[in-house]
Amino acid sequence: MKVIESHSFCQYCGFKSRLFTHLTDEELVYINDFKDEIIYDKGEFIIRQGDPVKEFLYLKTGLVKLHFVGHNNRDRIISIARPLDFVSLVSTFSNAEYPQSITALDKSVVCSINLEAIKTIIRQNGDFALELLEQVSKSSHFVLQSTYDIDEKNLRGRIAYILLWFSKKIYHKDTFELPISRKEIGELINMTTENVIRILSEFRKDGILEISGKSIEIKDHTFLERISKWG
Amino acid sequence: MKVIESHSFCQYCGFKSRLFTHLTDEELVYINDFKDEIIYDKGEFIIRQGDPVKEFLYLKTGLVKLHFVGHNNRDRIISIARPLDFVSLVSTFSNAEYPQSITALDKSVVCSINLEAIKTIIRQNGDFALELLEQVSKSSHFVLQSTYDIDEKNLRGRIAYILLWFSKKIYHKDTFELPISRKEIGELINMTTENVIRILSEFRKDGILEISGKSIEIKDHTFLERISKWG
DNA sequence: CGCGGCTTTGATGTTCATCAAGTAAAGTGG
DNA sequence: CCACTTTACTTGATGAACATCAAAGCCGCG
Repeated sequence: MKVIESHSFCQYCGFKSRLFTHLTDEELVYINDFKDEIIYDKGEFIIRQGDPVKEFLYLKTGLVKLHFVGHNNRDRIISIARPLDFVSLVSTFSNAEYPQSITALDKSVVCSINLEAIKTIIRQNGDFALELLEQVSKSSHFVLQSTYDIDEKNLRGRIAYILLWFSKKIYHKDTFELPISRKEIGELINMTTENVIRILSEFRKDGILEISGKSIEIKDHTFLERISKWG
Repeated sequence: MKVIESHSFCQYCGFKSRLFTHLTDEELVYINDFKDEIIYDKGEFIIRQGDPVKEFLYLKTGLVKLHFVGHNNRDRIISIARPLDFVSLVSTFSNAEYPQSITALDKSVVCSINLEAIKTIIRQNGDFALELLEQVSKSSHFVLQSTYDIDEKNLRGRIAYILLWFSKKIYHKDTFELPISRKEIGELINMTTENVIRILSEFRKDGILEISGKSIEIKDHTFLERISKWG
């Protein structure tokens, strides 16, 4: 990780999400003094489960996973988040300590704003507060819904679901590099590593996928769609 | 359901949660004009999945379940909420329509405040906004955490968990009446009705519980605690 | 009184985790 | 840069946990 000595100012930030468009110029100048921009390499922890919540984090570029240590020390991945996703924030306003870790899956740039400064803005800017509320609400709904969705599917359905998700929501292509290992796929969709591999191979043998290491090419979209909805 | 012609005013409401203590007298007078108090009988829908979100709901007394229709038309219960729990609100600020139904498990009194009026208050009262954010954040964290907790347990662990939850969090006693059917227990902790029954009987035969219809008496707390943590 | 939903128990089968064992790939230190 | 270690990947065999199916009694309700 590396803190950037940034000469950029929040006012001119190209990564201002919809959230920050509600801030006045003065407010942007204000939080400018309370922000750090930090680069994380692939694999680095951004937050460790148990760390005190002292900042409001905002992913500018990259890809991260939100995960925690479950039963038997098995890691469980709650979600994978891109810039503009607020998934990482769900617990920011209700916990003194992070209940989950956040780890970079790719080189990622995070904007870290002092939490008290953000709270000050919330108190004085109602539109900002309301927008934030909507974002937090939306991301927790998304996480919860996908958790339920996934565990209603059988193992093949889960693999189909997650491949389509990567294809449609992250890479917008039929060909992509998996950003996570087989083990992590298992942690994300709740199955063992062995079965992740088995089913990927099965799909490959059936001509639904081409696989080479982390490279995936989806050959039969329709099939995956059907099986993802149970089949 | 029955709308109460209430002569009570928000200012003097004995059920004001921590949330509403942030409001000024004027604000309480303001929302007073936008509220209805409604009584629901056991079994009545308070909200149906798909209804437009037009109100901010607040449970004054009673017990409700939050549930949705999952795969194969099977109902899934997301959580059971008491007064002061904000579970029902998670989607209020991010969805045009309720993604879940809310049903009364007991005679329940709900205070329904026009959503636009609440949003007006959010915009003008920062402390209220911040508190609301914390509450929403806290309840979604709770729901998500318990969902993950539950599906890491085997079936016995789940039954133990839910019995302890009712005992400790709802009734504060070792003897209580289950507010839901065996089928609903299954929908809540993700197992079939048959297995719910089987395991309850097993616990009864082992002297851990006494059961008579919906009445439960926990005889061996320690055992349940141990098995709930996997055993 | 009869119908539908809830409850209960037993028998059967399938999906999935676990265990085992081996190969490949990737990181580490001399 | 090569030996070493660790971590990731892969396939097969086995068994256990759980769902499903079946059948019957029970209860509340119109």
